[in-house]
Amino acid sequence: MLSMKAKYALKALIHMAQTDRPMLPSKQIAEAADIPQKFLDNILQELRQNGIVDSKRGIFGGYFLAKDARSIILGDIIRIIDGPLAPIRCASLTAYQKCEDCRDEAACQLRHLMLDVRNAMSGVLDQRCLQDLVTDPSLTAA
Amino acid sequence: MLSMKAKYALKALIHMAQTDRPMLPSKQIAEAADIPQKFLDNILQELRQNGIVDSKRGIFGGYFLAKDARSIILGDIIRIIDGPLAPIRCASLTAYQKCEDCRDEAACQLRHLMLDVRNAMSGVLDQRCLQDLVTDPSLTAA
DNA sequence: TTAAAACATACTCATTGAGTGTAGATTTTA
DNA sequence: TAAAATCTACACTCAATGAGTATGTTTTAA
Repeated sequence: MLSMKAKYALKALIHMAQTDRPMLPSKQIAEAADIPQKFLDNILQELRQNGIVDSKRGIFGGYFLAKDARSIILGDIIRIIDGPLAPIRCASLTAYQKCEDCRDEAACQLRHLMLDVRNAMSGVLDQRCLQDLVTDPSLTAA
Repeated sequence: MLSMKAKYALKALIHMAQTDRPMLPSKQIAEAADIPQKFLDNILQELRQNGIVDSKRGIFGGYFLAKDARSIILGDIIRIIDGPLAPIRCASLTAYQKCEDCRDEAACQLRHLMLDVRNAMSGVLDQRCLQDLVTDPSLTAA
């Protein structure tokens, strides 16, 4: 399940990618995207610490995308906020971890299955960038 | 993320599908698959109530698959234990629910994206049955 | 110097996850 | 018919997570 936090992060980033303004204060983003402001502050902090957005302090400060919306990968946003895509850690490429109780990982059918699920998810989320959520009107058409 | 509960459910069902015995007491399943027994009892209850397994009481009782391993769909097992596959309810086919804050669902890029993710997951999980986890030695090869 | 913004830390509070415990019901066989 | 082994139901614990809030500090430009 996608957390509210990740959902808000994506909504906020979409809004930021859509605006023509050079930067937006979190308050404006919160109002426009219908997100509790203080919670959004936390989220924007995390995104900033991970190089997705950048900020300028002081009056007339605010947040802006740290790089082009074409190089912001949707899978990465979700990983930053919610952690690995894979349904189980032993099937994660970016955050692999062995199962406590696993006897023979190579033979584990569950792991194989979940690797397939992970790859299917990655196929969608790591092939799309933030810009795709702004311009492309019918993602499902392709 | 797959819960421990769902992982245990799958491990238990794989074990049941692999045995040649007509039925197995939960204690044996728990030992063989390394699952806390009382927790497994809860899980088997849920699976029974959803027609995946059936049980016989008394001495020499136990649990057995309620239908052929070929007609037990992996996606359904996960839905029973962990709920819908979709990362967000508005993108679920089996448990659809509108977002509180959604203005125009048809235009919501987030929903489109998550529908694609859901379909990708379903493509793996709803196309495979319990039997696939028993016999097929290399799921990823295909 | 002051208003508006980002930034940091810590806190609440309900829900979920991961189990355990106890008691009771059912069935077979000795 | 009673013991033994099992299923079944319900309630309970206990820690972690999710979803925010609150308070205060620092920065910046007018």
